[in-house]
Amino acid sequence: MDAAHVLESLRDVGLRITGPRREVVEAICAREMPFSADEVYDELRAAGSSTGRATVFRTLDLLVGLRLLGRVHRPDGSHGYVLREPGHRHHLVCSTCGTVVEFQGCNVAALADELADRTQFRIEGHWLEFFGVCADCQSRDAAD
Amino acid sequence: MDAAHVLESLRDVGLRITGPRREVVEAICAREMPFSADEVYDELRAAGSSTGRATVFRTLDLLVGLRLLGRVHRPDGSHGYVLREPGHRHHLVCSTCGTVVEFQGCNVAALADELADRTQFRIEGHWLEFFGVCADCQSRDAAD
DNA sequence: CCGCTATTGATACTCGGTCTCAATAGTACA
DNA sequence: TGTACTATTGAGACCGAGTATCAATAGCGG
Ligand SMILES: [Mn+2]
Ligand SMILES: [Mn+2]
Ligand SMILES: [Zn+2]
Ligand SMILES: [Zn+2]
Repeated sequence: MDAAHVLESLRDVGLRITGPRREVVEAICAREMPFSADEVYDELRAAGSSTGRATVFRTLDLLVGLRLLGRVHRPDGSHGYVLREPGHRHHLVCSTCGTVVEFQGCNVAALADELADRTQFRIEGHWLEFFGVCADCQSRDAAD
Repeated sequence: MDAAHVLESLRDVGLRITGPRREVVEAICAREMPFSADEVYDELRAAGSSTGRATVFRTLDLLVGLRLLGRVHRPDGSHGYVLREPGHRHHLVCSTCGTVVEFQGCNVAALADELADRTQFRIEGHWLEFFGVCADCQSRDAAD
């Protein structure tokens, strides 16, 4: 994804575009795999930046709030951040290597309606994630 | 749920039925809401037990492995444990009070097939969770 | 260019969970 | 009813992820 576009979205909401935010956004836009806040922090520090750890967490939080960033839940209970395309999307995650594929078109609306009816909950959202083994990891496994 | 039945499941898999495990199982079977490991630990210690914190975590892990316990992912990123009925089930969670309703009958198989086809992943499972506001919390909100 | 205030980095802290290791206690078996 | 074998235990140090505080700084509107 495009770092400039992400920064624009920050400005649109009235947030300031600062050096540290720019660095964080550029670092995460270069990533393909789910990442942790500390991975981003360590990468920046290794490159000589003086951006603080708290700022990395704060910036990631902002992007999650703006729906530009999402979280994947790993089977072991840990979380990773992933860039998101706009719109309502979900993720398919490789449990072996962590590769993420985004997809659209979950068909759970009917299920949500039925549940709301039955339980009297006001349903405000859902979380859907598939996990499995990607093609690469399948052939790698077969090779052993 | 019945503590004795849960302990039986442990024995069935060849695990020993020990005092600490019995205490943990009894504590969680008495709960209605999602709970954390430390809540269970604190409750046991307050009641005079000498069960260790690591043992609480270890026992919960076993039960998750046996599918007797599940995890709910809260929007803020934290997790809670919940008792599960047997079979393939999901959760609807109240974001206000934490109440959990279990349900069956998610209809995502077709979606999974289509995804597997398109991405060449071997899909091994999915995670589906709804969140919203339960009836009680809705009326409580309306009262303000 | 100035001033206001959002944002910052350092630091200390919490929370959930893991690892190690010597001591203990279930259980199978005689 | 022992006894021996080994799974399990509690303590305590440790880790990763995230938050709270606060004085210093740097965007940005004017
Ligand atoms: Mn989660
Ligand atoms: Mn399902
Ligand atoms: Zn993979
Ligand atoms: Zn509620």
